[in-house]
Amino acid sequence: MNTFSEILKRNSLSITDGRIKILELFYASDGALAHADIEKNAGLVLDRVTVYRTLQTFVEKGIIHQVPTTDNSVLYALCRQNCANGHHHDNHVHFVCNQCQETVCLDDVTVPAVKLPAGFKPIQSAMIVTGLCNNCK
Amino acid sequence: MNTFSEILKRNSLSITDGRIKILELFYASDGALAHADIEKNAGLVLDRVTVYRTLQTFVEKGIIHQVPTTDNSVLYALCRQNCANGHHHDNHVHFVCNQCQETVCLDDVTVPAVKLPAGFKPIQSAMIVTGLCNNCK
DNA sequence: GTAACTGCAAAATATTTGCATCCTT
DNA sequence: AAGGATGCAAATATTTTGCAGTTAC
Repeated sequence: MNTFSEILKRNSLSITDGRIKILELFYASDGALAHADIEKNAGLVLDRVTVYRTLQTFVEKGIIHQVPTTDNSVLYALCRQNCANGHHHDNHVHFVCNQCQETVCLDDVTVPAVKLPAGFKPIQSAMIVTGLCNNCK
Repeated sequence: MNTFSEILKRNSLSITDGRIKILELFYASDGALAHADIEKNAGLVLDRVTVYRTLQTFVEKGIIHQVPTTDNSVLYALCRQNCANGHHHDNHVHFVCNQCQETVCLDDVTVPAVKLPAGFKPIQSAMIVTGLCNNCK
């Protein structure tokens, strides 16, 4: 019983080759992945529709989260913190490199609080920083 | 010569009914608009394709900017600051209301700086706060 | 054995492109 | 008049849904 199986088991999901494969991809990447990335790398094993459904399931279970983006792309990344059943404590900064286009989760950098105008009640914050990453600099 | 015409003229764009209409919609809304919102409100006057092309043109000219979102939707909002030709200084916080789903640009709230890990060079930052807005509270 | 998962087909949506026509300058 | 802007048709891309067959437990 390896780590990936444990993750699935912990979330009451059946252990299947496809899900293991997708988890592998996320753990192999230190950044965020788009649907297309996953399909490209797991496409031999998995149907496109299954990729959609698996990502959705993983988001619901809190295994991955959707990463905010400044363009309109949809990215997913592992929840490293204790996120459970759709309740994400995904309050770290995401960094997008202008050079290599990678999106990295800066798990150790928390989103700072801001003072909002009167009447606005904040519940959650997300932050995206673009620039040059440690590889491209 | 009204304001909208001036905006178009300043950006060397032809003054057309469709563009005026779309500018009107943005100025009438204090929040961000999705392609669907615009099409719904300008659909009698404008073809869907024209809406796509106009939004793209406006982004290139720096009249509007794409608003970052935590889900996968694509939103646009006016650049209130001096953005020119695709170079946006869009450094204010965006607020998304969980209740009414409106996205508001908090022009007066600037995105705070964060300390990044060694090797990361920030160029621009975006921030999205979700919660309850001043109307829904 | 049963419920969960997957693949395939197809529907529904969203976005882009080409081209002929019309409008702004 | 000329170049830009628009509408329409159609191509392409993306995401969702239904259902039947398969697999995990």
